[in-house]
Amino acid sequence: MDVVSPELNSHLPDEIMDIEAIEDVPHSQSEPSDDISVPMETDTPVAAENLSLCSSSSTEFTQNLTTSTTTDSTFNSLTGTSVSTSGLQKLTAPFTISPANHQIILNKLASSQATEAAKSAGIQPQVIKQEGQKLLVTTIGKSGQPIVLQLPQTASKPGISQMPGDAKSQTPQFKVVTISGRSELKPVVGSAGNQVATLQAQQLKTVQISKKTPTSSAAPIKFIITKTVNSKGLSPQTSVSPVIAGRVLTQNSPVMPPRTITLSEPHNTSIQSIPGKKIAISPLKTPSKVTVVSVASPTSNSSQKSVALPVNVALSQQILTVQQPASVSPVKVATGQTTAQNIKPVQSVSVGGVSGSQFKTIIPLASQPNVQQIQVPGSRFHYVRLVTATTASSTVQPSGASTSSIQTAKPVVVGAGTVRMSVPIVPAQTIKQVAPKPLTPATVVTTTQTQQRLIMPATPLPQIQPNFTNLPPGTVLAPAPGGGNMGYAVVPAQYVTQIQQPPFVTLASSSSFPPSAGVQSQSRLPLNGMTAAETTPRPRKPCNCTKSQCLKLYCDCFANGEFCNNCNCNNCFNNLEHETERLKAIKTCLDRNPEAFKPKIGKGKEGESDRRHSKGCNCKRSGCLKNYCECYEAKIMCSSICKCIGCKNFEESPERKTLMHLADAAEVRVQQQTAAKTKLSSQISDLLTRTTPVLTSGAGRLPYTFVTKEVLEATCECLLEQAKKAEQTHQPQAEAERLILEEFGHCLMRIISSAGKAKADCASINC
DNA sequence: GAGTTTGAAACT
DNA sequence: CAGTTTCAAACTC
Repeated sequence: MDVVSPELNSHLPDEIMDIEAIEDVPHSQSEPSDDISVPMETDTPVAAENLSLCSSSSTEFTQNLTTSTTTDSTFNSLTGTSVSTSGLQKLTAPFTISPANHQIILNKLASSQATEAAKSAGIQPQVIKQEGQKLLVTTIGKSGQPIVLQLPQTASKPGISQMPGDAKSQTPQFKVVTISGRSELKPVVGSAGNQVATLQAQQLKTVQISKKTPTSSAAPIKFIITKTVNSKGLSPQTSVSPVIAGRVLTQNSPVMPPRTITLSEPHNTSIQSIPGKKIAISPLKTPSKVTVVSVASPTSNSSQKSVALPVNVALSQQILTVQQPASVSPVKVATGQTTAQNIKPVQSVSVGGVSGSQFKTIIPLASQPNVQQIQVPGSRFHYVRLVTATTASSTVQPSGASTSSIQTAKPVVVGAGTVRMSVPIVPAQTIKQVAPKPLTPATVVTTTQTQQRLIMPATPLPQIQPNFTNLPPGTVLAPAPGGGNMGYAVVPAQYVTQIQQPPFVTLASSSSFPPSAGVQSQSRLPLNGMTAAETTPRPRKPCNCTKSQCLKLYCDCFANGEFCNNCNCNNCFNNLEHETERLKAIKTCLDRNPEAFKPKIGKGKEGESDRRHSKGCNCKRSGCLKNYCECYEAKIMCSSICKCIGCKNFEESPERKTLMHLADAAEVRVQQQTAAKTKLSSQISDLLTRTTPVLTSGAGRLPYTFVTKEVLEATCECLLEQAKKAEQTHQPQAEAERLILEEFGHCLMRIISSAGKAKADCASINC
């Protein structure tokens, strides 16, 4: 999935440039296996991966980010400036790219978080100059919504190392960062003139992050790309895939306050390459960062080439953070639309979809720090959370430019505060699409916090395809075009709502749901290899934990990366109110077992198509034919890795077959009963409808008391009379039956008529 | 619904 | 790594 906050889009600098060394990231290591530990919100050293934002399917969705040439000398980094998303938003912001984290940081004021980070990482930050270069970031999701950061097309880029062969072309140069492995993306090129052009594959360049000068950015907004998803076999050094759908941000207003976008290399020395489907994202430490996390595209051995971009997956990092001063936010986004005018601070969110503009949503910022949880179906941590942060205020930097920008026809103030997006990472599983449930009408999200935090499911996003289009105004969750995955998950603010597993996305306003009572729904992560039917979302049972505080794997909710909701647990800490403890617990679990949050049921060995338990069971008494057994529970048979005793859960097991037959029979019986009930009910309803149309349409039903004993007797006499008559006339049996039935029909009609008449009379009398 | 059984998770 | 304890779900009555 592509997670880009609307604000982020708007703020994207035109010039993101020379991101040197992205390819070069020394740390990155590709993992052979598909399944690798999935970093969650923790700082698991997932580290370096290729950062490919591209999601699988081709997307036509593009946002233009046209960069103006504005550069901030103060920042050694590339300077990006005004950025408009889909032409709706304008943003001017200098950006810097720091190699430290492979992060793109839009930073207005501040300097140096990225820089410092880079320093801390032992890397000397380097300012990237980007003129004439463009950064193309492809996004997650099947459809893959690439984000293109367009640099000024000016050819010369001092101080930038270019790939061989890059320099020659005058065509715009693009730096592509791909998070996912799909290659189906369509190249899109944003031209400086706000025009979107198709990006030719040849034009794509590998994104490099220069390690030169640290970029000090005053801008509070940082756009950090920390996660990468590698498709299987994707090596960091792989080049950009030729075809990439791009999202181009066009720069509209030169007046916009400067923002800094920094791509920094991961601080972590130990970097692991994440095989495609998996993205590790760690929680943000600093509020003022925006992290873009893409969900790994489904499996892919895809030929798509992506630039290897090591990503810092520090535990404390937050995935997506857009920080802006609430009240004084210097950065304002002007949308192309003219309808709206002064608006209280809002967040605009563009949903990646067909066209960014169409889905763009402006979200009023609310002031309350309420948080609600969103849980996305199909993902381990399927929650999108927006949490208000407190630190953003310090970064406020008044700028005249921003003020002017407000004057724009449809100014959109990017969130007052920081938006953090945390994406727990789980290995992408088999792709199952879950139809999202439309948001409840009551869901309203408004926030005005200085800082917002968004936690997005990072994992099998491809599996998730919530219907975000139904989101209420102010909420943006855009599925990628082409049936893609969630394109964006930008939710205003303080709300964290969990999307119910069955494709439901619920966003509740803070007013409706007090923070303490955040609405949470639970979903279950589809098992690997399971068919769509098997993975059909089903509501998970509420837990009953009493001693674990729901912060241990004993708790199914916690183990599934979900918040407890409507559970029966006591002293539950598995909620936003205890975020710190929860994160700590997650870290602890991961420390103990890096794969603790991975699905236990995955593919078997190479070549094996059957699912199997990753660790195998250890059953001793159940014969692996009860739900105590995790294999049996998952409806899979035990495998060679199981250490069970007296296992009867194997293919040829008679007990198992018997059990299966019994289960099947029971299921069939239930289905039949259900069907019978349904049919009967339908028939009764239909009968009543047809036979008593007048009565039912009126104030009441036909008084069945009319079918009295006398009436029945009279009817029977009539029928007998018909029978006698037929007999006397020597009618054939068939004819006799016909006459009898005909008479029965007449009787019924008379009864009904009489009843209706009586009812009408009664009604008239009562009146 | 209470009590028992079970096996994973956690702990030593 | 093995043994033990803890825990919550599954199961039985």
